[in-house]
Amino acid sequence: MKNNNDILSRAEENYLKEIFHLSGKEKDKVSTNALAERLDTKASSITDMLQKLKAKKLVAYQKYKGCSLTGSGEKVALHIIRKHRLWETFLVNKLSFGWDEVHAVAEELEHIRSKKLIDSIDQFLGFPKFDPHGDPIPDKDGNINYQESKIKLSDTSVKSIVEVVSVNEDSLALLKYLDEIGLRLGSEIEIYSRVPYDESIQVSIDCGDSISLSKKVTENIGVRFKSKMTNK
Amino acid sequence: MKNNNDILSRAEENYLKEIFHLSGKEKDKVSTNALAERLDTKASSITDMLQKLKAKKLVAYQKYKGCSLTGSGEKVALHIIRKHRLWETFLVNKLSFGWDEVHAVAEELEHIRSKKLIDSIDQFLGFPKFDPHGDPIPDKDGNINYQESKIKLSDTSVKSIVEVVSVNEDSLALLKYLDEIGLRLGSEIEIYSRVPYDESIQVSIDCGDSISLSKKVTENIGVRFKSKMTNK
DNA sequence: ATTTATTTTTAGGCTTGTCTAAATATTTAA
DNA sequence: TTAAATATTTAGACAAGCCTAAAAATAAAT
Ligand SMILES: [Mn+2]
Ligand SMILES: [Mn+2]
Ligand SMILES: [Mn+2]
Ligand SMILES: [Mn+2]
Repeated sequence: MKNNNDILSRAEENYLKEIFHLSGKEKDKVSTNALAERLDTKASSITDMLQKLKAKKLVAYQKYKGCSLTGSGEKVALHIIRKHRLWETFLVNKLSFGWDEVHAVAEELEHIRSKKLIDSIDQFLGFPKFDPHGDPIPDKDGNINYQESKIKLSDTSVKSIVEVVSVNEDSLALLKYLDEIGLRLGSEIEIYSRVPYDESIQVSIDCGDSISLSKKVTENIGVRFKSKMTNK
Repeated sequence: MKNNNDILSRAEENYLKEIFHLSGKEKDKVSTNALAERLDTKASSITDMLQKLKAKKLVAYQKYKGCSLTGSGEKVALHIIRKHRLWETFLVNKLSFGWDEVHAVAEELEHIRSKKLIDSIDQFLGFPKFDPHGDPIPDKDGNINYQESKIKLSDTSVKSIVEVVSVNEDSLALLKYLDEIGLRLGSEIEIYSRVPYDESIQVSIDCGDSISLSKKVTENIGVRFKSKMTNK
């Protein structure tokens, strides 16, 4: 069942995780350049590694055609993501880290190899379903709960009221900015108007003052529809 | 103050830590072969690395003369040891790991690079002074509290009563055996007699049944003298 | 349908950390 | 104090993971 070569290196784990993310819910093929950019390496390095991962049957790959995860590759990716998100949750919930301070550390912690450790952390945290950025945490069998009703704040229509359910964790600057303006998971956002030219929107956060959010911000915030504004 | 090349690799950190341990309280010079055995590598690999660490001014080293840590090398070693022991304490105190289950995981966790993380763990644990094996935990400035009165159980005299203050964490089998016979940190041991031939001793643990402990066991247990047995 | 631009792969090289085999120092024993 | 044993270092090699430069494939634009 488990042969000795499923002891994967940190680099291999990072590649698998990133292929999973770029592949998305639709399981699209992932291009060499896309991976190179996300992993901050050169395209030639990606090609090298894809050949190795293919030999280990963790990715499906054909020259010039992009790659995708195999069943076992996806299983590994989900386990790394589980560890990443549980550690982030631990840092925020137990050690009072800010949501902008956890990603870098979790990038290291996600590679710690101990089934017992991560399952204990899971239990210690009370089996959380979402991480501090609103991303779903895979369970120990790799089951993951996408929030079906989630849409981008940039895709909402004027006069609707929505609830923030996730934020893109990739940009430290974004997370700090959201902290500043008081936008967090669970915040209620009323969309007053949209400027067609730059697609910025005018909103209020948790019934606060009206504020403008740029497209660059709104496309990185996941929300769930709550209701239409009542005009009174 | 800090140049960019004090980002040390995992291997370098492990070498420094092991030199610290082998060097001991007396700061003895450490031989190439001793290091090779502990680090489970070949002597030639040790020589290579010592040359690199010397170039980085982390160890003092002269061909054929052994090595020792410099001031900054010792500082690094103490920081790794601090992390190792704090993580072990976390696993035992917060996640209910056994004292025999923590060392392997801590070998990985000790390399996580985040000042904030380890200081938060320290606080979360209430600034513990000793790890689950009774070893002192260096504070954030690298100060370490050796227990001056500690001696090996193998060096105690018959009819004395001692308290267990530490156990050698290196052998999984030893830790499991000690669990079995109910010997833990804080246990009171009465030494009844010693067999000169094999240096085994007859003892009772926490007033339990009399039991024989071999030299191999007793030389791996640290104790503190409490009193002489009263004959009644 | 060519030409041009972009993407991807190959070829060859570098560093880190390891190895084996051979050479050299040091220590121990005769 | 010389010879044998042991400890250590050097020489040369290798895998992993990355790089640059050049070649090849694919996609886009005339
Ligand atoms: Mn993250
Ligand atoms: Mn996250
Ligand atoms: Mn340990
Ligand atoms: Mn310990």
